[in-house]
Amino acid sequence: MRLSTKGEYASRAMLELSVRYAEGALHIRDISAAQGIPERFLEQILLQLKRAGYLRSRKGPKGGYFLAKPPSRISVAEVIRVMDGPLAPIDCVSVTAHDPCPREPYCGLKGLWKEVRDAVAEILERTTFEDMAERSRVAKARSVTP
Amino acid sequence: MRLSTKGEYASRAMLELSVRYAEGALHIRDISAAQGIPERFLEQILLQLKRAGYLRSRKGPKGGYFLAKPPSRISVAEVIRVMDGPLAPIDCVSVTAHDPCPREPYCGLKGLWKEVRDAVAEILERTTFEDMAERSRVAKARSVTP
DNA sequence: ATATTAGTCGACTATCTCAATCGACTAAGT
DNA sequence: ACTTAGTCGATTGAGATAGTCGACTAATAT
Ligand code: FES
Ligand code: FES
Repeated sequence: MRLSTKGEYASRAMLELSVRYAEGALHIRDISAAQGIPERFLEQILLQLKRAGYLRSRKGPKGGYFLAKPPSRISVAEVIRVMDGPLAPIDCVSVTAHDPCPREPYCGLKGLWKEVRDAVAEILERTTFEDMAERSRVAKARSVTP
Repeated sequence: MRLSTKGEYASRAMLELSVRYAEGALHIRDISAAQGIPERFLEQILLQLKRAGYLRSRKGPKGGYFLAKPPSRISVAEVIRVMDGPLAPIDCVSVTAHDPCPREPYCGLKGLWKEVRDAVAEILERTTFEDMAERSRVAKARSVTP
């Protein structure tokens, strides 16, 4: 039930872009430095998020990446689905990539996997990057004035 | 957020052993056939579950595997932890294998991962193999008399 | 006793996924 | 034109996954 490094990096990058949404475009290098993500790896993550429609970019000097829509309209679930695929623990209970298993009629476990999927999806779908950015600002403020 | 095949097979095998708990020891071959799991692969899964204390076995004719304790006292969470490790999406929020990440103080995401971990753990910890066996019996009965 | 049955153990392998790296290219500013 | 910075495809190394295999050991039935 583990989140991939890619999924984690993508979330962190999106968070950085959300916290500094007002600044406009950020370079890969800045995001990489701020979040401690290998630059060359981050490059391909951002590209993937761009292709999926969550980011836009500008080339050349003063270029960089920025969110395609406000942080309040992007859920963490969407980003994780782009990087790691379906949230479901197994495919027979996936909403986005449903694929029935052979012995479904007798299977006592399906309901359980569905509960897990629904619980995870509910949390990640209701949480937007605006929420995360806000929590991040609060955490930072608290760490500055203890 | 995917469950490994090993985790899935282990759950299915434990379910089979729970549904037929009264029958005493079951051969690897029977469990394998009933649940459609490669025999030689199942062998090593059952051994792992035995080493972890959830199964016991008897050799020779009339031998086989059986639960070390009643199905009501084994949660799905325990079995998955044996096969796949911690339930947490990332280590900094794992209870069983906690490992702090470097930038914890500023991290806005930690709380979210913790919510996910807690939700998953709550479901899998409260669900026992007795519950699963019961659901399985109900499902079977329903499929016989529609 | 001994043949048969069935779990035990360690090692082995093929395939895949993950996490990353690289080089060459293209577009945007100055 | 020159520099900066994103784009794209390919490749790689390590490690995990999903299995297989052969030889061994213990229990039972005859
Ligand atoms: S796990 Fe898919 S139906 Fe049982
Ligand atoms: S993910 Fe561990 S502290 Fe942010």
